[in-house]
Amino acid sequence: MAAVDLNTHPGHLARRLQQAHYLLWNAMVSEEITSPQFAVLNALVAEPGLDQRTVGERVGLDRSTVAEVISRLIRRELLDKVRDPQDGRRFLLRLTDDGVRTQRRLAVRAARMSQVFLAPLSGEEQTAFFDLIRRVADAAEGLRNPAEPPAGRGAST
Amino acid sequence: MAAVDLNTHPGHLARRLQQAHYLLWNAMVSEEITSPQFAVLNALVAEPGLDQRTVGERVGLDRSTVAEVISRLIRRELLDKVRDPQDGRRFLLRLTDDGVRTQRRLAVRAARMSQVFLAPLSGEEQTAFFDLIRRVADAAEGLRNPAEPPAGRGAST
DNA sequence: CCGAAATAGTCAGTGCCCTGATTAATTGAG
DNA sequence: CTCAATTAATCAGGGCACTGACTATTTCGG
Repeated sequence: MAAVDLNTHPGHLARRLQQAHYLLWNAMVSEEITSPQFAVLNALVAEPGLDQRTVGERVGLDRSTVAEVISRLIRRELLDKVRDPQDGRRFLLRLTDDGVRTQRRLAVRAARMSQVFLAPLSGEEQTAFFDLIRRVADAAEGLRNPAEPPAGRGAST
Repeated sequence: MAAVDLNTHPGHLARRLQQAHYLLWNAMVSEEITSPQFAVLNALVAEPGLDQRTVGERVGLDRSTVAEVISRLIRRELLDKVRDPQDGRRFLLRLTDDGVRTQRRLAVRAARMSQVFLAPLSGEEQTAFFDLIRRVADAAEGLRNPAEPPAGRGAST
């Protein structure tokens, strides 16, 4: 019997975590706007006029996915897209008034949801939760892009 | 400036974690068989002859998703599906020889991948990592199915 | 036995997510 | 200046994931 216990597989856990989050987001934040869509709105509140590629970089989405998410936000009229006059390859993105209002409304709800989501953990544990996940995710991404010696400390190469 | 730091949003972290896992799985385990597909194969090694619904329960997939995953595994001839003679609603699932071999081969690679994935954490941290994620995910699922009072402690309603 | 409730699976529809190929615009080397 | 490399975005294609509506079968009350 060579079957493995899925509970020892980080991928399984990661998937379950995201499912759990999806569930709670739908129940407590919005059934219309998804979490990745909110991330895009949020990025554009912080830095209005970004282009698609950079938005993707900020929220951790590849070029194709970000294009889809953005097209949905445009369809809902939360976002506008105009050709960059300085560089005709780019589109500059900007929230509509409705987009700004939506981001504001959801930010409050998202914060509440996060509290509920993390409620089973103590304060210290919540810190550890973020720290551990971030370290694992960063390391895996690092394997992807091996380059980028962050200046100074050249670790072999 | 009402923008929020995404790094304080568990949903964002959860998504990044899964992306990281996806990446490493593709690089180190298989480009053909995905992690959810492997989970299904694995469940059927442990319990041959399960029906779709139960497989979904074991691996944490809803009925629709599990149906899709299974149909792909059947197309690849890793799996067979036969009507249950005892209960005509059900289909019984069973791995083909190729399915068994595939599960065996990938189990080894998946274990190696998990080690690499978790390498940035110490042994204790790895334990904490699993524990924290599992607790958060379980709690959120619990909110979903409010029933099942585990005996005793009736917390208000 | 019969019809209602429950259960297993399918289907349609929406959205996320990635890769590889392609198109359009810009930049940079000769 | 001109052509090649680079870059931003799109498109085609495959897979995961959920909901709600529907079909077929079984089960259970009367």
